[in-house]
Amino acid sequence: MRLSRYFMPTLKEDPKEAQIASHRLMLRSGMIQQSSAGIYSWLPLGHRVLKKIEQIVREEQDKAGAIEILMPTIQSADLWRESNRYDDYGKEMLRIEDRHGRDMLYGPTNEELVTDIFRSHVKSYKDLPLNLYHIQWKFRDEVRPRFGVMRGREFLMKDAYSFDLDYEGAKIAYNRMFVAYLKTYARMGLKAIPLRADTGPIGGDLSHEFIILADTGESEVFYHKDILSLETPEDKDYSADELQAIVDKWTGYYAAADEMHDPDNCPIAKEDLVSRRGIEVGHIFHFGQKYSEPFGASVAGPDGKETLVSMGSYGIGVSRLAGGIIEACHDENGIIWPEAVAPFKVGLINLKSGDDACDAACEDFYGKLQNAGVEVLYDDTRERAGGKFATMDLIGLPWQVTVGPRGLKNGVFEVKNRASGEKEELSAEAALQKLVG
RNA sequence: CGGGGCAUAGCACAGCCUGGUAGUGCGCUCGCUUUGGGAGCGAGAGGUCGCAAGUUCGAAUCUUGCUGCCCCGACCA
Repeated sequence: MRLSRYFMPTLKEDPKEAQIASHRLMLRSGMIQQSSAGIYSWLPLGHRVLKKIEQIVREEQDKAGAIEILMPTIQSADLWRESNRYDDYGKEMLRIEDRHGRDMLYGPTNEELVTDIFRSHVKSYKDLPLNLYHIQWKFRDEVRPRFGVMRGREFLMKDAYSFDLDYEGAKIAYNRMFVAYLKTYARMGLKAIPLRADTGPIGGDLSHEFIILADTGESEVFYHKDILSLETPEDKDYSADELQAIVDKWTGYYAAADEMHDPDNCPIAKEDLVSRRGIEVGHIFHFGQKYSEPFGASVAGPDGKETLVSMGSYGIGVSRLAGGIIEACHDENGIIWPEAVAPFKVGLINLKSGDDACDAACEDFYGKLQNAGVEVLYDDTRERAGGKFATMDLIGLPWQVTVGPRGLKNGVFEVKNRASGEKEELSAEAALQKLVG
């Protein structure tokens, strides 16, 4: 992409409404634009990041055996009356009336809808286990939206719903998601910690939330220091026992959110305990028959008896992760994208657009990167050098390639790693080699 | 939902107290000079001062109401 043809409205100064790093940087780098409180448009740069996160989540869900569907944002109140949540959910639910006076709502979650789909079509235990997920916009009318996309009212979320014949099956489904989550966050360059969670209004007796560490996190977490050195599960099909072993290993270490942590009764030694701030980026629940019962979601078991299915739900805040990753990965100059979610892998800086030698070298290199399938943002504008460097640092692409008259005299480009700040001078061929693959 | 704050050009702000029809920096346009980490000079464009009522000869400025946004707390992917 040529910057001169792109739409990337960056800001030199901090918008005053943005207090935390990710919000500030997302606005300054032109990723998002606020539409109203807690509701954002995603501009090209932000949209690319959102899609990358979404795709990683999708791939890991698919690998874990979940099947993608897409349910609507607008739901009928009738379904929510069946589960009795229409009245219970409170003002967080955005209620809408259609022209016929029917009560509708903008879905804050999809247990009702997915259970309705399930009960309409699944009648036999032979069709289980089943795990359906979608990645869809949700709306929760938060009293006080804040922190940009981290705590918006409208947000993109992956939510999966598992259906099993019994608790044993449901637990396997739960563990499968647990492991998929560890892999998902690791792919994004994040270290996520599973915390035993309070099950809250959704209810249930098996639940974990996944948090990533960031100094600006919303809540304090306490954990055993060794949990950070645990190995991420491999990319393979684990047996039920293997899944359980992985979950046991990860949950064997102490990890607790502020409200669950009692400093006087902490089971681990002080020197092993670490306290940092965290951002919740996922939450998984087993809730058994909480919805299958009111919805009559049952299947015929092997014995011919109708059995209410045992369910769980598994959320990942996709749009929140965009902010969360920035909270975890930035410095005073801007964002430092992990490569897997970066909007582009390489930023190519032409220090002297209009200069024949610089233009030719850049055009050639730009074409080669593109042919090699490397996503590159080519700054071909007439902006001054300082401005170009500052913008590249701000938007945080993992690699910067600087092409200027000075380097060209010696036949070299400067290749800079945004994360480490390391720079090296390489020939065009060597630079290409380094950036491809 | 309790408490507080803010609203003036695309962005950040001054002006308001003590009423007289709007200004600074950045950004934008044009020209010249510059050119390896957010340049300099010159010339421009851009504002129903959030909305509505009131007070007044006259309101960005004073009064009232409304709306929007932000912050602290209680609550959440």
